[in-house]
Amino acid sequence: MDGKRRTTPLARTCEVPHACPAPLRLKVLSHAPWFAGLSAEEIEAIDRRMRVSGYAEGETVYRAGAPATHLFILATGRVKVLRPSLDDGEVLVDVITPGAMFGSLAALGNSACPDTARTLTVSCALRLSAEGFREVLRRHPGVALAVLDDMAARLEASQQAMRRLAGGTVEQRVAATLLTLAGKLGEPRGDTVLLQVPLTRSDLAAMTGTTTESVSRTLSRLRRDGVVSTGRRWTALTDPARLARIARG
Amino acid sequence: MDGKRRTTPLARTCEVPHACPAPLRLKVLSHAPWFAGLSAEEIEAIDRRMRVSGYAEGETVYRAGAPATHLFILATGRVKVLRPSLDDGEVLVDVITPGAMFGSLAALGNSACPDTARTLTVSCALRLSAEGFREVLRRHPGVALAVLDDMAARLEASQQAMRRLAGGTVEQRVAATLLTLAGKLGEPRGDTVLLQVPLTRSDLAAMTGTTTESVSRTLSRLRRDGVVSTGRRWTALTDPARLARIARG
DNA sequence: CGTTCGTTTGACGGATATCAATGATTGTGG
DNA sequence: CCACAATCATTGATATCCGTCAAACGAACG
Repeated sequence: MDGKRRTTPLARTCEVPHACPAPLRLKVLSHAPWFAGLSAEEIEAIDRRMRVSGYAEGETVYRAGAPATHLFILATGRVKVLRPSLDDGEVLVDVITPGAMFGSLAALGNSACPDTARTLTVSCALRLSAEGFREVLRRHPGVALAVLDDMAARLEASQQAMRRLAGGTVEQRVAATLLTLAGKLGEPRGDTVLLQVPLTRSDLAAMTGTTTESVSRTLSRLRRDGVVSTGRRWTALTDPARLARIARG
Repeated sequence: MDGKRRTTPLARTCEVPHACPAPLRLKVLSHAPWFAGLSAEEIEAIDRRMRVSGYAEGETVYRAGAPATHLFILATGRVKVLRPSLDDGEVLVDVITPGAMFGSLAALGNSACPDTARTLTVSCALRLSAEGFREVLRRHPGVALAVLDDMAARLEASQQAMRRLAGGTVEQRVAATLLTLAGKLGEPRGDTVLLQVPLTRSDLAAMTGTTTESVSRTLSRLRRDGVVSTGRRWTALTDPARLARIARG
């Protein structure tokens, strides 16, 4: 790139929280994987079952330990999913993008949430109670199949991620993790992909099963080699192809 | 126990393959998590949709790469799930016990199986086509919810396993893996828990993300300390409590 | 009995965790 | 607007775990 950029390439998000309007909600729902293929009427029927909530940046949607009573579908914004770690901290587990579901499906109705959800930006989410969820599944069998597909895909992804984490060097794991994140929420900027996520070294360390120092060293090396460039609240993959090669070994 | 046993504590399985009889099938189905709470008539209706197959020891149920056309529910026996590794080998991913489902739900109908299933013992499995599965879900919404719970639980378990594998020493990971396996298919023998699974060092290594040598060393140490004892086709946890303490660190 | 496969043990080097110190960035209160 | 504190990032030195290479051993199988 130009090599003289002095400002961060971040777009500041400083809007006020808001509940998103009906047309947007319907658009999001009709594009969400869970409800693909449903008729407009069905989408509207489902929409009527859901409550809308707007959240400010950094607001907590639900907290680990609280009873899991609702599922959420993100309409706009970004939400991070955090899991309490042993030493009283929190580690980033996932980042949710619009159209995706979050909330503790496993714990629904029975036990406590294993994790916390907090917004990264101003966000709007649709909320569905456990009872409402069951009702939707009963009424729309096609949705149940889609949800099942989603869960199966997540399971498969999780198992693949596990295998990635198990073997390989720290560099490979960091590279693979960055690529996964980029695939999910990267924004293309010419050749490079920009990750507008406040990703601390500790977050990356927890995700790759290593320490903050090792992550820092690895990123320094990658930066020297011109593969990535980083700032405090962003990360850019300047050579994704090369990064992929590194991830594969 | 008697303390003077010189032979391996294994029960030989040398029965002939067979398709299990209807009463057994119904018993298995009514105890399977997916169909819990269904009426006898519903169970029978589902049973009629399924085909029964008997398998000999070591027989392949389905092979990685083949199109994923069926789901299976294990009625009797043990089935191992293997995933092809990069170097042309196979690594053990999971062991299925009666009542549990196996088969590539994620790939159903669309893509190819990511893994292979092979019997560890003479087994009997119920087979359900992708179409039949969708049909069952449509007809019995309660089953869809149970399946969803199952998938969610598996996803949660997978993510926890991932976190376990990510951090910690080889000893901790091996201990945790042994405990997980024991919880799934261990047979209590007084204080100790017996794992009647042909578990090679390579299998354990792949599951814990390390090498056969490291696993061997670790098990030798644990054996010296009286925590486990191993044979060629079995593993026994002689002090599960201590092993759990090791796993936690 | 020899072959093969899995296991065990040793020696060694490299990757990486740990400890420690410094530098950079952000946010805060004056 | 500035100084300060707090947090995060970076870098270095050192110890150690563990992966790699190598060899011996044992069990199963024909």
